[in-house]
Amino acid sequence: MPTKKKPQESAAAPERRSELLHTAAEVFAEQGYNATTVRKIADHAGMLAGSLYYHFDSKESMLEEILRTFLDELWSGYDTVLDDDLGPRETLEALVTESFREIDRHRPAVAIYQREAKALVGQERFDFLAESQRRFEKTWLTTLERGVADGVFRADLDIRLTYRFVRDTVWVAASWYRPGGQHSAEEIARQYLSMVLDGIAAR
Amino acid sequence: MPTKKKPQESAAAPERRSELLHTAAEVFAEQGYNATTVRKIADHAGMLAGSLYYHFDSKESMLEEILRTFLDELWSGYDTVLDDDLGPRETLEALVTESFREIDRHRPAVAIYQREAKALVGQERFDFLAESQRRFEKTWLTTLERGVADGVFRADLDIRLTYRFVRDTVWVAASWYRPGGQHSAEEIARQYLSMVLDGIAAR
Amino acid sequence: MPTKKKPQESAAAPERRSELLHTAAEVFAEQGYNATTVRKIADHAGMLAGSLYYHFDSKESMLEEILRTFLDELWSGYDTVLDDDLGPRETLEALVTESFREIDRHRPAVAIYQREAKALVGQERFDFLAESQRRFEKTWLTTLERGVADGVFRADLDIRLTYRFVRDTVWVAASWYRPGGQHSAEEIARQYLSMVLDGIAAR
Amino acid sequence: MPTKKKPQESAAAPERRSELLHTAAEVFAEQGYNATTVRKIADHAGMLAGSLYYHFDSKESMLEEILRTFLDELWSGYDTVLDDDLGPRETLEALVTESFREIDRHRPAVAIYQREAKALVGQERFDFLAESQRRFEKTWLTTLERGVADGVFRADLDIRLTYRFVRDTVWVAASWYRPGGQHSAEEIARQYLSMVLDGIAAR
DNA sequence: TATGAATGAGGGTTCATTCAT
DNA sequence: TATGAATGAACCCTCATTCAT
Repeated sequence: MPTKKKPQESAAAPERRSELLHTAAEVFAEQGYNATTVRKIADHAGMLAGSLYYHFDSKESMLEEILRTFLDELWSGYDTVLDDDLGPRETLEALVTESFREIDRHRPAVAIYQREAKALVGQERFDFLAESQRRFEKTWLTTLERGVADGVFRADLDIRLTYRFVRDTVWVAASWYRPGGQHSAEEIARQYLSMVLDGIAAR
Repeated sequence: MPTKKKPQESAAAPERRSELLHTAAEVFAEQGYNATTVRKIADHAGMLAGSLYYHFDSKESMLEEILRTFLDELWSGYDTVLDDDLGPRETLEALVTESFREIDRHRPAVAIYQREAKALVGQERFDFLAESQRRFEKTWLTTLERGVADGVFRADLDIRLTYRFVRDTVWVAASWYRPGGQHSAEEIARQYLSMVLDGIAAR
Repeated sequence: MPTKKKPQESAAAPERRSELLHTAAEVFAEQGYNATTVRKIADHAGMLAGSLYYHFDSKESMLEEILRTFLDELWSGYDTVLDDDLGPRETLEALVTESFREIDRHRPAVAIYQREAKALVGQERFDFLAESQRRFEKTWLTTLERGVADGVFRADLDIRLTYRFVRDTVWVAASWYRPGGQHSAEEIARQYLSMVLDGIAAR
Repeated sequence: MPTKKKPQESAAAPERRSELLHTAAEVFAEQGYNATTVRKIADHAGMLAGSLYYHFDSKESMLEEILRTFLDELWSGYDTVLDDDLGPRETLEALVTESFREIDRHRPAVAIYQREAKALVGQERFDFLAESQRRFEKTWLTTLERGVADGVFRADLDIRLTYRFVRDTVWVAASWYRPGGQHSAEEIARQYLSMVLDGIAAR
C-alpha cells in the first residue's frame, strides 16, 4: 500500500492546493464562512463542488488550513522581530509594522480570523487559535509593561485596556485595507503608529 | 375592525416583541446571524421555532428591527450631541462618550452590526445601514476637519485614515466590552479619549 | 424552557413514530440498509425526506430503534421461557417456538438484523447487539449442555457447532417466511423442531 | 491487429484480474457490496481507484464476475456428483459435502451471494442467479422426493420446508466458517450431515 | 398565542466513473 | 498499466417557513 493515499498529506502539486485555498479565502472573507457554500468556492475555482473534496477533507479543513498558514507566517514575522531584542517602543513599532505587512499578505485570512475566531475557539480542531491568542496577549502585554517600566509609555493607563486598544486598532484595518491601494503597508503603519503613540490632538 | 392580521404592526403586547428581540440579538451576537437558527432563538425564549412567526415575519425581519432600533437610538444620542454645537474637540469627546454609552445599552446589536453590516449593505431592506454609514462618515469627517482648521487636531494626518482609526477603535470595543464589568462606559470612554487624543507614548 | 424539545424523547404521538419505523423497517428489509435512501422511506410514508427528521435524528437512529425494539421484545419472550425452568429439551422447544413467533411479529427487523448486524457490531451506538449476542450464545450453550448432561441430546456432537446449527437454522427462516402465509409460526416451529431434534432421515 | 481495447475480454495477465477479484470479493464479503467503495478495493490492491477501471468495466462487473465464477465452479462440482447417479441419501450427503468444499474455496463469494442475491435477482445482468436458483431448487427437491419415495427420508415432512431447512442450514455456515480453522470442510460436512439426517436428540 | 407536523430548497459530502498523461 | 484530477449524480441532513389546530 502506498503511503500517499490522501493528496492532502502529500507534497505533490502543492500549487493547486495553494491556489484553491487562496480562492476559498477570498470567498470566505467576502461573504463570511457560513454564508459561503462550497459550490461558490468551486465556481470561483472553475470546478464542481465535489471536486474540491479531492483536495480537501471538508470545508472546515480549508478554513483551518487558511488560518493556520496565516498564523504560522504571522508568528514567523513576530518572532523575527522579538529575536532582535529591541527596546519596548521600537518593538511596538516593529510589531505594528509587521502586522500591517501581514494584513497586506494575508488580507482575506485576517478578515476571516477577525470574523470567525470567536466562534471557532473552543473547537478542538482550532485549538491553535486560542494558543496564538495567548501568545499574542503575552507578547503585547510584556512589551507594554516594559515600556511603562522604562518610562517610554504612559504609566497612567490601564494596561489591559491599552493592549486591546492597540491590538484592535491595528487589526480592524484589515476590514477596509486593500492591498495595491494608494497606501503601502509601511505607510499606513507609520501613520497608525503616529496616532497610537502621539495621539491625534495637536500639541 | 381594528388591524389584527399582522401583530407585527400592531401595538399589542410590545413588551413580548421587545423581549424576543433582545433574546434574538443576544444569540445573533453570540453565534453570528447565519449560524443562529430560529430554533435556537425559540429555545432561549422557551417556545417552539414556528411560534416566533406569530411575532415576526422572518428571521431577517428580526435582524432588521434589531439594527434599526439600535441605529435609531444611536442617532438620537448623536443628534443631541450635535445640536449642542460644541467645538470640534468637545464634539469628538461627546461622540466617543455617547458611542460607549450605546455599546453599553446595545452591545449585542453593536456586535451584530459589526459582523454583518458588510454583507447586508446592498440589500434594499437594509438601505438604512448605508444611509447611516453615510451620515456617520460625514459627521466624523466634518468634526475632524473643523478640528484641523481650528488647530486642535494635528494637520499632518491623513484625515480619512484618522477617521477610520477613531471609528474602528471605538466600535471594536463592543467585541470585548461586557456591561456590568469593572469599568463603566464613561470610564472606558475617558481612557480611550486619552489614548486617541494624546497617544500612549510618555511625553 | 420546556423539557420536550425533541419529539424523539417525548411520549406524544408515539403511534406516528411507530408507523414510520414500521415503514422504514420494511424498506430496510426489502432493499438493505445502505441501499435504502431516506427519500424512499419518506415516499413510502407519504412525506418528504426532510420531514422524517422531525421525528428522528438520523437514518441510523431509525435503524437503531428498529433493532432495539425487536431485541427488547425478543428477550422479553425468551426471559418468560427461561423463567419457567423447564428441562433442556422443553426449553429448546420453547425457545425455537418463541423465535418463530418473533419472526412472525418482527420479520423486517429480523431480516435487517441478519443482514446488517455484522457490520454494526463494533459501533458504540450498537453495543446492545453484541450484548444480545453474548446472552444469546450463553443461553443456547447452557441449554445444550444441560441437555447433553441429562442425556436428552446426543453427546457425540461438537456443542458449538450444534449451537450454530440450531441458531442459524431458525433465524434464516426469516428470509423467506411471510406472515399470513399458509403456515403459522407455531406450525413451522413444530416442523423445524421435528427436523432439528430427530433429523430428516427415516428410522 | 489483436483485440487490445478491452483488456477485460483479453487473455492478457489473467492472474492480475484474478488477484483483484479475490481482493474485491474479500472486501465485499467483509463490508457488504454497497458499503464497499472502489477506493477501498483499490487500497487493498495497492492502487488508486481509477486504476481498477483498466481491468474492469465497473464495480458491478466485478460483482458479477465473482458470483459467476463461484456458481460455475459450484455447478461443476454438483454436476460431477449428480452424474454419479447415487441413491438419494448418498446424493444428499455428497451435495452437502460438496457445498462445504465450495464454502471452503469461495467463502467470500458465498457470503456475498447470501447477502446480495435477493437484491440482484431481477436485474438482467444477474439472470444467471435466478437460473442457478431454479436448478438448485429442482436438484434438491428431486433428491428429497426420491428419498421419500425410497423410504430413506421421512414422509411426514413438508418437502419444501425441508428443502429450505437443508439449504439454509448448509449455506449460512459460510457466515462463520473460516477456512484454515480447526475443522476441515469434510469434517464439518460430516457433523452437519449427522445433525440433519439424525437430529440432535439422543435416541 | 403557541404547538406539532410538514414543506422545499439547498448545503456539505460521497462516490462510481472518466480521461488525459 | 497506473496516476491524478475532475465530473455529476445522488445522498443525508438542516433549516426557514407554513399552517391547521
